[in-house]
Amino acid sequence: MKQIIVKKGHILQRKGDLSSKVYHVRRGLLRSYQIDEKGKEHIFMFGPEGWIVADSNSGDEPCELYIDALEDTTLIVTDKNITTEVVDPSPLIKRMGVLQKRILMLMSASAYHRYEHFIHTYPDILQRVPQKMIASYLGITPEALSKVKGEHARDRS
Amino acid sequence: MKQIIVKKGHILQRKGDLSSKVYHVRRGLLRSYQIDEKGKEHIFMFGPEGWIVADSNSGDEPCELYIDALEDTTLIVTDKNITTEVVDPSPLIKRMGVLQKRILMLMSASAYHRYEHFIHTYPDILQRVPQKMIASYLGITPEALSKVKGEHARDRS
DNA sequence: CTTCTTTCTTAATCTAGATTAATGCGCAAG
DNA sequence: CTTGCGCATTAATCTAGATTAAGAAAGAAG
Repeated sequence: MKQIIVKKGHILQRKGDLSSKVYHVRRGLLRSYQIDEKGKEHIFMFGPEGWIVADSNSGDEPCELYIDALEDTTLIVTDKNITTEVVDPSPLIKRMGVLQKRILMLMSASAYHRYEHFIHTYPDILQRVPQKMIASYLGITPEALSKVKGEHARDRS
Repeated sequence: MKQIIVKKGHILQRKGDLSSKVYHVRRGLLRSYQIDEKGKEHIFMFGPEGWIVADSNSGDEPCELYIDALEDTTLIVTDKNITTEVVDPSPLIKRMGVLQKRILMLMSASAYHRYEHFIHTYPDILQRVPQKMIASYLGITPEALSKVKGEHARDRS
């Protein structure tokens, strides 16, 4: 368990790496993402203060996700394999709740509703990252997000 | 920790319930699903032998998901709050890996590719549930799945 | 301040998948 | 056997969001 500081833009993990690291964010902002066959980025998760960021690959398989820093970030690095420490299940439960909600949103909600849910759930992140990353997280294009934002602003007035 | 048997069609949990039960499937098949505002079902997860099915709501909040039995099912019921037993984190890690994959598929893959991934990953479930449930799991309509199946069969010949 | 690069917006077109509707097929119940 | 209902298929339309393209705005770099 060591604490490190990474600069904005630093890549902590790439697809294919054999890392089994878990990153606990103390200050700053990480993101984990995939790059598909067409070279398009899809953000899996933002990791602001207090969050845990990791690839859920089982043990010794290569990573699926890239992880990098969107801001200068202070974090604690641990390893999944080292289970000497007692694992507190509550952050895992919370994380699963977030993933469950995300899946249900992707399956049943429109871009408009996903955006609305996002700004209510993560109002701070909205201010800290470019629109195109919000779009990537929501599973839509930046162009579509731009349109949705317009509709949303109109509805609020 | 008690073992129970439920008949096909039995509903174990409804949205809004204050249950914090965890179902470990020994034999049979469960599913968890959501019903959206328009009354449409969206299957969150199938739970065949060896799987754990539960709503990832944190502690005392009401459930989001319905859970029912698609076959006569034998299962072990435990409670999330009772942490007297030591929790084995490995099923949780595996579960998170599945959820991660699911999110990335929903964000980046076409109906065709999601179907292909499904039949390779869960070939047995394909035989055990009606097409409309596969469609619901994939996040498409039964009509769209019918078309995709046709294309897939054509490609294989 | 000026230039370069990245981000955001707007608009025109295109397409995967939704919706609607009609038909046929099991299969369980009487 | 036959009636009825849930399921699957096919086809015609429709639409949310993708793609493409082109400018405007806003940072970063010198």
